[in-house]
Amino acid sequence: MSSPPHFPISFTPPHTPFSSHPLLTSLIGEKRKRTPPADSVDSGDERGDDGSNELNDDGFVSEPSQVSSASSDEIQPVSLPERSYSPPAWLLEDLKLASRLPSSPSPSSSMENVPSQATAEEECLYQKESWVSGTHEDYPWEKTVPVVHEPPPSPLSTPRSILPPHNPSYLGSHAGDEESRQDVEDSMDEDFQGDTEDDTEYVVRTFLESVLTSFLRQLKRSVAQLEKIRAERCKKLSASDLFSVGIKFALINRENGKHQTITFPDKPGKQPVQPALVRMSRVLYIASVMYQTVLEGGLVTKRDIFYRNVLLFGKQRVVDKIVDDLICTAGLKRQDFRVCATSKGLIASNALVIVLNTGEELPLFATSSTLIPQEERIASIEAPDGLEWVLLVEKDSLTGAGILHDKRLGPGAIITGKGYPDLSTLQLLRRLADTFPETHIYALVDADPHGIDILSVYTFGSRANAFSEDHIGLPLGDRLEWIGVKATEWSKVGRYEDLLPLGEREIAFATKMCTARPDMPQEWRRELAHMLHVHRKAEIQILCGTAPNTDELERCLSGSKIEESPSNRLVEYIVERIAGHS
DNA sequence: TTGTTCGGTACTTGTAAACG
DNA sequence: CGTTTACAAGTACCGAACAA
Repeated sequence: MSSPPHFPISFTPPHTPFSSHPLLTSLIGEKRKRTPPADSVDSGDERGDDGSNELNDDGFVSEPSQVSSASSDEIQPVSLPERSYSPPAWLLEDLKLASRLPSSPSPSSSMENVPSQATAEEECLYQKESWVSGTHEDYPWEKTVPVVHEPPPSPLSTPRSILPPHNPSYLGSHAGDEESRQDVEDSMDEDFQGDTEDDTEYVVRTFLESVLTSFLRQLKRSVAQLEKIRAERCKKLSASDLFSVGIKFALINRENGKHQTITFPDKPGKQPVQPALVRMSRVLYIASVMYQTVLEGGLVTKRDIFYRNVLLFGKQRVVDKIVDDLICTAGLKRQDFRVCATSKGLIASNALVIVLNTGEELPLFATSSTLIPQEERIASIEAPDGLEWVLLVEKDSLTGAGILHDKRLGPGAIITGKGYPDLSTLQLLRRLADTFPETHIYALVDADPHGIDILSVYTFGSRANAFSEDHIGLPLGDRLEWIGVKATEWSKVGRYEDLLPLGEREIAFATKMCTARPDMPQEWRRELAHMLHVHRKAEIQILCGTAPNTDELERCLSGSKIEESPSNRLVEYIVERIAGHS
């Protein structure tokens, strides 16, 4: 029960004794001399001076040699802006605790502070309350106790819009225990999600603060434990002593909803691709950047975060994953953390009026496309003359093809996510589907495996964000009607010589889709099988009756002379499909 | 042994800078 | 001036390494 936590390690003990490490000196030595009274920690600047800078220099930089060279002026993740802000009382208490050495930490409170007999619901509720209410003894991301989850839903089998609400971090999933579950949800409604924007901001701030202070708390405990061992044995600490303590974070993976634990130091003898110190530094760095952004009330993109420390992250994708996992762990939305992505999707319409929060109207045209704004920037969407159809296309080359000028079609809109759709595009589509329940939504994608896959993201949701709060309810499910391009209709709509050969990767991809997604609609499976059978694929451009990249295609897609073009089969195809469905 | 994580690679389109 | 390359922000799969 109280056996010491097992900590994996391949960790070279620092040259300086652990207890005289600069960071610890700052946390312990100085504080022994000067323990600030509670009211002196009121201002954020005070707190930053109290430890965050030291933490930054030592705790966030992996190379000891960088400790002295890293400028605390350059990186100050948790330094607070001038804007007045009062940290919650429990945080002040935490900081005070972190500034003192406890007399003797009880082993039971070291890492596994959740009662071992706790049910999943109790634990989840405990985890949530621990940092929201400030009554915590520990933080959820310090635990390794597995939380019972429902298996990740198959995106192809269950539209996310009809999935039960879930928050793997805080909501258990014991079937039949509705009461307990309801309690948790009620609790979330009250103090977790927040009734107002201020409440949400408070929760976000509290979450990020707790991540950062959790690091300090665990560090404090580890040091205390080592001090205790040394005092008891009256001798120097051995390497095994050092490895018996450590720091843990368990973030929820946005893809599968499971906890992934980062443990420092690494297990002895093991040399992981990324040392634990680097992985932990990344999490703390990103949490601190997000924290600063929330306090300043600004906005930050993942790309911004990446460029603040390219050496630490190496690749953009590293930042993407940690940001999304942190947000998933909090169970909130990306916009709550003031993290945004550059717009990618486009919209063209002759019917919609989109009013932004600023009061301005988003300029929309029938022949050219406009960047889709972030969901949080949209105040209202109206269609004064109605909205009969929305056409979702894989590529943006169709927005200027003159479809919206065709008199045979009523008022409509064309939307593209330019390949796999980003969050803003999915959110806009969901909003349109909800605002205009009678509107038909059609999809036109390439007749290749990736086209089918992109269709599945619109229809059933992104597998990569299966557990992301942002993506809940976004998939269109049955609302989306697939009008092409279909492999089985090649002979009707195009010429065989316009088909393109399937690449090896695409063949493997299609085969995998057929075998690994048993719940995929039969029609999709049939199309994939046909592609594999003839070893050919087709792009949307086949509807123009020309091979891609020809002059005629250019004219067709650019929208020029669209009225005169005798071979404007693309518009005819779409008009036929949409008019046929309506 | 099994499941997870990480790094590599590929896909979508448009833009900007570098280069011949 | 036209072409190439890198980058942007999403998405995906695969295999090796690692953890439980």
